[in-house]
Amino acid sequence: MDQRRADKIRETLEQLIITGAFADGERLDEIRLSERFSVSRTPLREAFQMLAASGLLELVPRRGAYVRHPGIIELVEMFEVMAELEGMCGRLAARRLTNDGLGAIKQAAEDCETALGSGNADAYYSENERFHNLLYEASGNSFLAAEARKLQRRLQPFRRMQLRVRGRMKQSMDEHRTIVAALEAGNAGAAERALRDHIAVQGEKFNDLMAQYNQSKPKRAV
Amino acid sequence: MDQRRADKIRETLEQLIITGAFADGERLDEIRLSERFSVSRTPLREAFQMLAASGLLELVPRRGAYVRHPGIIELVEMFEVMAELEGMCGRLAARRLTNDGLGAIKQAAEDCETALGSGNADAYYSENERFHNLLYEASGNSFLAAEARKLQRRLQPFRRMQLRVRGRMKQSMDEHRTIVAALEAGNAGAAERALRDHIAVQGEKFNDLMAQYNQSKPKRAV
DNA sequence: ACTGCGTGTTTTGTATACAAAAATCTTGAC
DNA sequence: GTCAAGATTTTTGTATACAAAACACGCAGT
Repeated sequence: MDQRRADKIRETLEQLIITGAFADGERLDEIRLSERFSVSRTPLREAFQMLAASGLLELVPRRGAYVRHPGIIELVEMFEVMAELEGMCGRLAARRLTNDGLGAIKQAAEDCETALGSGNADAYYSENERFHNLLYEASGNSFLAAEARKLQRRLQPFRRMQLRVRGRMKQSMDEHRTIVAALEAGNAGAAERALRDHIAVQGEKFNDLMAQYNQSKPKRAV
Repeated sequence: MDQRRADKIRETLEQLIITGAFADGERLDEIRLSERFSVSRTPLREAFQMLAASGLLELVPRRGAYVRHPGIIELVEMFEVMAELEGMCGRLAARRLTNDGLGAIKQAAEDCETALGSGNADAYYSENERFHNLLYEASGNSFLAAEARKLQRRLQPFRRMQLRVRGRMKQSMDEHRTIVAALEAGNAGAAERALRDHIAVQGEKFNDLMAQYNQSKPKRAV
């Protein structure tokens, strides 16, 4: 089952949905899209399936595929779960972390600082992602790491957005230091709390951000 | 996109995989299966996609679909995450639970007791599932509830299996009482701990069970 | 004018046909 | 007898053809 084209289409559509090129609730026309991508409906529909599985589309039988942007409530819920997962990663990592693993995480944290110093938000974001991914792996639980990555990926655009909040980058960096210190000390409870708060604050900041930004967002028809 | 047939096939295949009718690592032949279900390859492939998304199949490009039974390590990892999710549900539920919600949960717990009294393991299992599902909902976080249900569903056959352990049903019931008491008292910490342990012990018991049972399980070729 | 029904169109779901890649088998050289 | 290269067969991925369900529009009746 070669997802060569289907997978490429999935990625493209994913970006289009995430970046908001498709509005919430919009119906995706199979024929028009297949013409746009110069493929038949078959790989396109496979892409639909995958996107639906990750929650970006809703497939209504005999009706079509509808873009499904998470509402503010769902987003807060997702951040809440993300905070828990990251906290769990921290707790486990504090107990299971090897010297090499800790070294890699410290390195990633330093790279974050460098990016922060240069004021490059994109670089900071990418290093930050690496920092967190290393942490997921350090939990020693591959399933947990995979789930965390999956959710992180879905929250990606919103995390990114909230880095724009004034002073958030610096605050985030401070939190990283707390996290690293807890990991280094092998303090599971402290690592868990630090990480949970680190994410939870993102959810809250995001909530604030949306409150002012998102005044007139049209809700999709069900 | 009418998954009428595709969805039916997915369910059937899901059961066949879960019950072990297909061995781990076995390659599923599209043509043979489509003949067996009297459908074309198209809906069958859609079913494959869905099963791959939930981790029951692995789709190797240009190679085919391979059954993917979780190994013992992955199962323990999944139980570990399940414990965390359920604990989180308990923590949130203890704070957010309404009187009606609490009543429903207490009722479900009682139904569990009834089933336990009658010695009917299947009934106990089904009531137990209801108890837990109510708890997920009571967390007030729909996304969390959905994730919990998804993982519960995937662990279902293994949870069921471990209920066969001697005295486990009674012990499980005692734990339910502790959980309900914590919820009733609105004690978030106690509810979280009780639920996390409730699931964690399942993972451990399961581990024991497998250690003796699973001596000569053939590992699939990668 | 509004509602209910029927026809025609659009669109989804499924089957089949076709292309290309992988697997298998055959044949020949050493 | 073994191994390798080429031909043949399977099998996957994609395109297209077809069936049926949903939708839209118009028309008749009240």
